[in-house]
Amino acid sequence: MRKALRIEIHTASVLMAAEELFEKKGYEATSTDDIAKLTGISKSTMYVYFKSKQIIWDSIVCKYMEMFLEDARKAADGKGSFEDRYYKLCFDIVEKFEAHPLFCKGTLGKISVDMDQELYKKIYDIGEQTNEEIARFIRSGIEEGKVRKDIDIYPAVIMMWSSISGIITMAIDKEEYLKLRFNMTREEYLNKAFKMLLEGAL
Amino acid sequence: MRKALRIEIHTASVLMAAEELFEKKGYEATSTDDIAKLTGISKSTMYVYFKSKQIIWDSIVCKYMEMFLEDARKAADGKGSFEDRYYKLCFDIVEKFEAHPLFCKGTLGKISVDMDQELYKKIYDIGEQTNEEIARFIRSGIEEGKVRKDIDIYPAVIMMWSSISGIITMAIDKEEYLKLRFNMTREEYLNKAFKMLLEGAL
Amino acid sequence: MRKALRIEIHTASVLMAAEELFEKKGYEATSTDDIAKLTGISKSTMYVYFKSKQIIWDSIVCKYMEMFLEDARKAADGKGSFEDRYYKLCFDIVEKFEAHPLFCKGTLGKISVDMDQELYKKIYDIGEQTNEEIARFIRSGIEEGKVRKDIDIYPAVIMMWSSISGIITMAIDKEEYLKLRFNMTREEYLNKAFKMLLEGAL
Amino acid sequence: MRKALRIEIHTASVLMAAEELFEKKGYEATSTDDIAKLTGISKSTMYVYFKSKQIIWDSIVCKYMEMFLEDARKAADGKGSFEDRYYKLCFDIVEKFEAHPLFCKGTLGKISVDMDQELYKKIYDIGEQTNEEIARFIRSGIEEGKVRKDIDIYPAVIMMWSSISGIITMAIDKEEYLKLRFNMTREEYLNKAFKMLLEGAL
DNA sequence: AATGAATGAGGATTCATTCAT
DNA sequence: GATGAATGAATCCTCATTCAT
Repeated sequence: MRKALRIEIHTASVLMAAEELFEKKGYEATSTDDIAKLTGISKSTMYVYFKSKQIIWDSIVCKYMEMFLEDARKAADGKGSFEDRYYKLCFDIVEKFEAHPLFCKGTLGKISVDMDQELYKKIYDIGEQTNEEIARFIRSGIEEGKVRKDIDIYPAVIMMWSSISGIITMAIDKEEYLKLRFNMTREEYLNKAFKMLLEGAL
Repeated sequence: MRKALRIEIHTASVLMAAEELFEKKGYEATSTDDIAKLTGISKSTMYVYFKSKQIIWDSIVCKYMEMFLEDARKAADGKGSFEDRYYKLCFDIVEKFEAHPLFCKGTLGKISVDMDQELYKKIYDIGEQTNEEIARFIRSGIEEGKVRKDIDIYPAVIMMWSSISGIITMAIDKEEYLKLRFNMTREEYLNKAFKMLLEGAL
Repeated sequence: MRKALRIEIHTASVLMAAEELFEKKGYEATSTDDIAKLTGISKSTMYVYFKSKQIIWDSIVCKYMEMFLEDARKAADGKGSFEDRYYKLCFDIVEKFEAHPLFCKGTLGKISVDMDQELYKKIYDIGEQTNEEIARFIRSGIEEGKVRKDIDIYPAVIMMWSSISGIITMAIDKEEYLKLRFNMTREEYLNKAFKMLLEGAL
Repeated sequence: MRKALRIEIHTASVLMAAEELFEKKGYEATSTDDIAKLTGISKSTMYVYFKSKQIIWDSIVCKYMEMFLEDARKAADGKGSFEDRYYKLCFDIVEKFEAHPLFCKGTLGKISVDMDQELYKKIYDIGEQTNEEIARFIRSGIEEGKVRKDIDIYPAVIMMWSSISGIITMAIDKEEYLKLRFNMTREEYLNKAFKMLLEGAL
């Protein structure tokens, strides 16, 4: 009991500190020294709870994946129309990307796979569950007649996820450019882009 | 000019060597030593031509952006139907990503901005020109009646670019997963995904 | 005594585990963590029974010294001819070196001396006893007329011991070399070397 | 010219500093920091001249092997009687062991073999040459009628070398003991031991 | 113009040991 | 008596960059 609590606290503190630093300086530029110092424990103690810097990073990424899973679940389970749920999902994701672009990007891309490690098994599972929820969500769109019947669901899941990520990433990276060049807020742009993704044509 | 020639040669040699190494071992794992050695000049000489390792990287990224601009130009100028040119464009980009995933990813995302530097001005310009070409391409789609008239062109340009990138990036990163989980080749997946992007719905 | 028994058990378990690990990975590469884990007790408990990693090592070395004492005793007490007992002694030692080269080397050389410590007193005593047995052995050789009468016994003891050790150590370290360079097995070499040591000339 | 000189100086300084420290604190306890500091150059510079701590160690060992080779050569070439040259050789080696026991011991035992490395090739060669000189020395003893005709020369070389080393090592390690227990100086002991080795019996 | 030489600053990880409970 | 937890101190090595020549 005691033990579990202490582990919980240490783990959480390290992750908080690391998140802040990674976000501010990036992965490479953040040293394990920095993290331990900000956490307020000794570096060696930190290594008791996290076997490596990489695992700290991956743990945070995992957390964000869990958040995305939650969003996907809401989209699949939610009550409103398919469109409403679609935009809700998109902007739920946007919200996370805005707050923590680095880790959301980390969410995509290859995870160093060592499937013996508990953490990576978990990451894989969460990815699978998310796919499943998005699949449910798309099926509900088909039932509502808002999505073509003949669509291939799993490719659609992956495609949807990667397009949304791509759109958001660029919207954030190029926000300034959009404003300057086309006098368009990020919000406005994203609305249009998500609409195009849904309706196609392009 | 003797001088201009010498600069040309050195610059090109360094970039060639660096590209090979970055591609093989990644940015961090490639040392300036490695690059100079493979180039066949001294490290100090290399620093005469490139002020930093980062600039070497960015120069290569710039080259890839030029290649993408070329692709965009072909899409805008090409003869076939809009659909044909669309798929051609997509797979032209895929081709580059397959051959040089590292730099193509570098092509996206924030470039370390130091707009005083000539290089970054150039990168910006190429980006602009690419946007312009994609815009022309989309306009040609409208003329052909294949793209909605009421579309907002520039957002569409950005959206198209970012979705395509997102789709390709994930297709490459998750190729193994797609094969194992859905028994789908990268090729097959990409075809479906690009079609969905074009036709929407989703 | 409950207590004595517990101590006995713990001590023995730790030594067994440590021996296995030291033998497999060497002293430096074996961590106290490793030892405690293999023993099945906590590191802190281990520190109750052994004040330091070094003492664990020395305890094992001590055990090997006891084994050598046993060999020496057999040589002194044994029935056969002096030569027979000489070769028996040599190959008894060889046998131990082959099985446990690490600790046998540990047996030679300076032991970290802290003669207040019980352990080091014990190590000293065993050394003394071994010398005594070898002395008896040599005396028996004199009686048999196989060893010069005028020999100075104790120097001879030390000399014999150090030469035998030197010969065996090198035979093991350079086994490969002997094979490749002179096509001689370790066994063959050792036979010749022990003979030379006995007969001199060289 | 300049270059060679500078390399020479740096190399020599590092080796001197390292030798002093290794001798004083041992290999493990001496840090690369220590060595660089004592040398008076930066650690990075040191790494320009020596790729690793191990190579620094091995370089010193190599130097001692060269010294032993010199001794062996003198024994083979020398003018006096076989016995005189024998004792001279033994005490030449003793002299080195007394001054630098650590490296002389390093001279024996397995060298981490990476025969691609220039250094290790050199070490091997020196070993070979030394064997050859000792062989010549023993042959001269045969010619003088001081060594048995039927002796197997190369095993004798190895045996002689390993016994001498064993004898000296122990004489140094147990000097105090010899004095206290048998009231015998190291010198006296060594004389007797080398005599026994030569004449055998034992 | 070209470069050999030098280095400051860091960086992830390990481990023997202690101590409060 | 047993131990979980915590850590200070170290360690080898790397590398981008500068500068005198």
